[in-house]
Amino acid sequence: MAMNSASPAKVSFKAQMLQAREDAIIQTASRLLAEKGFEAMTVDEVAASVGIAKASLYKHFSSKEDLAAAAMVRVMQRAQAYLRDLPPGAPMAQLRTVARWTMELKLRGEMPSLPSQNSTLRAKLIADTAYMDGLIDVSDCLGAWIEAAQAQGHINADLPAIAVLYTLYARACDPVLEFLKMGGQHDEEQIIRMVMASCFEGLAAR
Amino acid sequence: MAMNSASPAKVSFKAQMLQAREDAIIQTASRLLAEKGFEAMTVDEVAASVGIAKASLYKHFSSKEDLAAAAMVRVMQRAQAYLRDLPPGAPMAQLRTVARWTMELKLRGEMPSLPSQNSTLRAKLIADTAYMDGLIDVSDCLGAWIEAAQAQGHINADLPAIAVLYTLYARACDPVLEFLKMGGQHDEEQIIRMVMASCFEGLAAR
DNA sequence: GTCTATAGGAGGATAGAC
DNA sequence: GTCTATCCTCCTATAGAC
Repeated sequence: MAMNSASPAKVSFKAQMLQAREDAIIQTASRLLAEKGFEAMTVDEVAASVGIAKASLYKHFSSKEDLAAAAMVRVMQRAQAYLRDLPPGAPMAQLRTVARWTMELKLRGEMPSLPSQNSTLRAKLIADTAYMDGLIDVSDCLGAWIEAAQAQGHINADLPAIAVLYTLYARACDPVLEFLKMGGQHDEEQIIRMVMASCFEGLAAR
Repeated sequence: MAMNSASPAKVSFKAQMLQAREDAIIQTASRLLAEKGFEAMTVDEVAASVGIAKASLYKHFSSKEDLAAAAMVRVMQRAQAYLRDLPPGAPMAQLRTVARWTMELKLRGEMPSLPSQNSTLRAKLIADTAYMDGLIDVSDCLGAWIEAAQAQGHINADLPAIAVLYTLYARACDPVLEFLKMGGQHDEEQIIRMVMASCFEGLAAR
């Protein structure tokens, strides 16, 4: 294991290079997915933006859908990791923290939002176990916090937990964020504060 | 004007037929736009659904974008008419009524939501005076109600009116509505009540 | 203005050399 | 695995007869 370690090291290095390229592809796809959506994004564009030939991209991902799905899986894994590493806290505080984090991602253009519309990508993702496992994992975590926060009287207990969950998910693709950003009247911190307030405290005065 | 009225009547009838066909095209486009979005909708599909040849459709609208823009203009005009005919009432009540109406349209699949993403359609609409005039008209009306409701202490006065306006507009493309509908656990009235509650009262308990 | 038929082009995917 | 070059399908848009 000592003398013939050169070869394994070389292979590992090569594999790392491949992995790095694949990461670059996914990251670029993720960005374009966030910018223009699945239908408007072209594979040519992704390849050009990464700086490789389209055929090379197709060695990594067998279809445009696979590529997009990989990007979505990555976001989901990122969310899982974020939740796992989140310092303990009160359920309501955790939910607020996660909502804010989600909006920050969206504002930075790092949130490839799944088209709400009918899309072939949708079916692909539902059939993707990596994505679905991640989604269920995240939903379980958030769902537990939601129910705890409701039990503690911090979240409106009249709302079904599933409605609260979806409302939080929807913050990841909230057009209000980009509209306010386009307006240019407020910085990102102000925008997030406003949307956080309307989400948790509501539009009606308290 | 009495004797030669046959000819004008004939022309008017012909024009009515044309108008009716154009209405059918726009309505179909509107529905497909709501279902699949601009990019995924095809002109073949619209023509087939209306029951005419694609070339005939292109006699009415010179491009796919024009067609989609016409559908968006129609929705905007519908909103203008709705606001114009709304019985008078307290500003806060008006806002709630309009929000509910918007969600009902969305749930019925009659709300062709403008893609939030970068789209050629976006530029087209911004350049379309009919659309922009309608948008400004609607925004002025809602904006006045928002400020009045804030002055009366019914809407959170810490939120800029523009943020409240955008939040209301966003109800027209809220994915929470369709997610809850897909879940099948609640009827449309319940769904609307839940989203209305989370929008106005917020997720946090009161 | 409506049709059938087709041009024209974009974009997803592949062949085959290296 | 990466490239260049190419295929092929789908979709927007138009030509031309009626």
